[in-house]
Amino acid sequence: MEEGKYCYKYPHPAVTTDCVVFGFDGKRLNILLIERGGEPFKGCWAFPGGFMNIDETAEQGAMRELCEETGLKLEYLKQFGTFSAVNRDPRERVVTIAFYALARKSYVQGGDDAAKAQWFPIEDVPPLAFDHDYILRKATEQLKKDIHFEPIGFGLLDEQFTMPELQRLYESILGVHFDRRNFYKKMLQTGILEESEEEIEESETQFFGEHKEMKSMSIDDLFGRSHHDRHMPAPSATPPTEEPRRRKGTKFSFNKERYERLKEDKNFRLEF
Amino acid sequence: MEEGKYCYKYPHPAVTTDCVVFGFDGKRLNILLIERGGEPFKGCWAFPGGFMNIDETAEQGAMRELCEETGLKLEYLKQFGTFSAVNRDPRERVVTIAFYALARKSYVQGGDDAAKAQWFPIEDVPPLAFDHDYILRKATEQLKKDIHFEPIGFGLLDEQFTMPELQRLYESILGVHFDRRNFYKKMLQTGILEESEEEIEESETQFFGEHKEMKSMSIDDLFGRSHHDRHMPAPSATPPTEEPRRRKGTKFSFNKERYERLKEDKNFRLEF
DNA sequence: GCAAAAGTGTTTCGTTTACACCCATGC
DNA sequence: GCATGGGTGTAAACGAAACACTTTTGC
Repeated sequence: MEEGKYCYKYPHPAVTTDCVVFGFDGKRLNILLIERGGEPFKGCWAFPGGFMNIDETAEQGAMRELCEETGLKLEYLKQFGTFSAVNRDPRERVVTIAFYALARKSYVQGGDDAAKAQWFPIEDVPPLAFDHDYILRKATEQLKKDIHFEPIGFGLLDEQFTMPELQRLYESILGVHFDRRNFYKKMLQTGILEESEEEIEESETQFFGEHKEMKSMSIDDLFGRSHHDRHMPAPSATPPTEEPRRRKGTKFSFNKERYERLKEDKNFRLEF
Repeated sequence: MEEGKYCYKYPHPAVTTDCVVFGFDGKRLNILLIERGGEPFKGCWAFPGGFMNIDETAEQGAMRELCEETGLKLEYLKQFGTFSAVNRDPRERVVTIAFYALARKSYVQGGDDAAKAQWFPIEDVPPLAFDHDYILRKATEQLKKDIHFEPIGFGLLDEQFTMPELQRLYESILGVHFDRRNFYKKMLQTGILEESEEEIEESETQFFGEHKEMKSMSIDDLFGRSHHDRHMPAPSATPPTEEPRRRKGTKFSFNKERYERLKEDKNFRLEF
C-alpha cells in the first residue's frame, strides 16, 4: 500500500480525465496528442488529460488539463465514456472519464500551441499510451454518431465557412461522399445556416461597372438557357437591384439562436 | 481527513456504480428502485448500485451490486454517463458511473425479487436520493436515442412476443403512436425477427415434416431468388404449408445471429 | 352477439438520390 | 486558355404515412 496523507477505509481508484481533441485542417480530420515526458509510456503519444482535482467536476478537470497541456480553451466538451479496465495503468488503479472536443480550423492550421502538443491526421496516428487507441476508436465512433444529429460540425470550422468546406468536413468524419447539390439543399433546408453578408468594402463604382457587365451577359445568356430559372440578376425585368458577384465562395455561419428555436418544434429533425 | 488503511499522496474520490433498470409490464415503462436503509437519504428511493471494488471493472461492479441488491442477473448493461458533481454525495467526494439495464417482462410482472426493491412506472417515480432524478432523466434520454438504432427493445420482452406487445413497448419508450400496419411492415422488413413456430407440443412428425419442407424449399428458392438476398426462410414460394391459424397473436423472437450478420452489410440501417 | 384486439395492402405524399452545365478564378 | 472548383434545378425512385375492413377471442 502506498504511503500518503489521504487515507480511506477502502481502496479508492484514481480518477483522471482524457480529452480527444478533433481538428479539421480543411482536408482531413486530425487529433491533438501530447508526447509523454515520463514513465509509464515515456515517449509515447497520449491524449491531453490528467488527474481530476477533488474540488472540480470531471468537465472542469478535463478543461483545466487541456488548457494546461495545450493552451487550448475550447467551448464544446462532450463526455463519451468512462474507462475502467483494471490494469489500464500500470502504476495504480485508474479510472478515466473521457471527453472529446472540437478545435476550430485556424487552431489546427496555426500549428502547435504547446511545446509537446502535435496534430496528427486521424488515419495516421502513432502508437498511443495506455488504452488510448481504444479510447480513440470510441471517440471517433461517438463523433460519427453525434454529427448525424447535432450541429457540432461547425465547431470544427471557423466562424464563417463555405459550403464546400462544410461538405469536406462531413465527408471526412463520416467517410462518405455527398453530391454537392444535394448537400447544399439539405444544409440550407435545415434553416440553421445564415448567409454572411460579405463585408462590402470599397468602390461602389467598380461594383456598378461589374454589375452592368453581368447584366448584359445574363440577358444574352437568357435565351441560351431557355427555361432555367437562374439565380442571376433577375433576368430581364430587374434593372439595377440585384447583384450576384461571387468572390471566393459564399460564406455561411451557424445561427445558434435559430437552431435553439427550431429544436423546440416537435417535428424538426436534423439529420445527416 | 478520514482514517483508514488505504492511503494516497493525493485525495481520491470514491467511485460507485448505479444501475437504472428499465422494465416493461406490457403497458408502461417501469424502473426498479431500492429503498435506502441508512443515511444519507434514509427512506428515500434510489437506484441499485454501490462502491466499485478495486479489482473489478465498472461493468462488473454494476452487475455485482445489481445482483446483490435485487437478485437480477441481466444481460444488457449500457454505460450512459458518469456523474461527478462535487457535492453529489454529502459524505465524501463520489463519482458514479451509471448504466442502464433492461429486464424482461416476466421479471417485472413477477414482482419484486428483493425485499426492498420495487418497480415504479416511470411517469410516477417517488423522490429519489442524491442526484438520481437527474440520472434518471439522462438514462431515459439515452434509452430513447438508443432504441432508434439498436435492437435493444427485445431485451424488455420475453423471448417470444407478439407484434402488438413490441409496438406498445416502442410507443411507451418513444412516446409516440405508430400505425399498426406500418409498424408490422417496418419491423418485418428489418429481417431481424423470426416468426416462432409456435410451441410444437404434440406430433414431432409435424415438426419434422415442416422442417424438411422448409429446407428443400429454400434450396429450390435459391435459384428463383437470383440476386435477391432475401432474409426470410422462403415464405414466398411455400404453397401448401401456409396456414394462418392465429391463436392469441403470432409470436416472434429476435434473431440475434441474423442481426449480427446484417449489421456487417454496409447499407443495412435499423431505424425507428 | 357484441366489444376489443389481431391481422393484412394499397395509394399518396414527401424525401432522397442521381445527374450536367455555366461561371469564376488562378495558373 | 485551361484546369479546378463553386454554384445551381429537375426528374425518377424510394421510403414513409395514411387509411378500412375482416377475423378471432373473451365477455
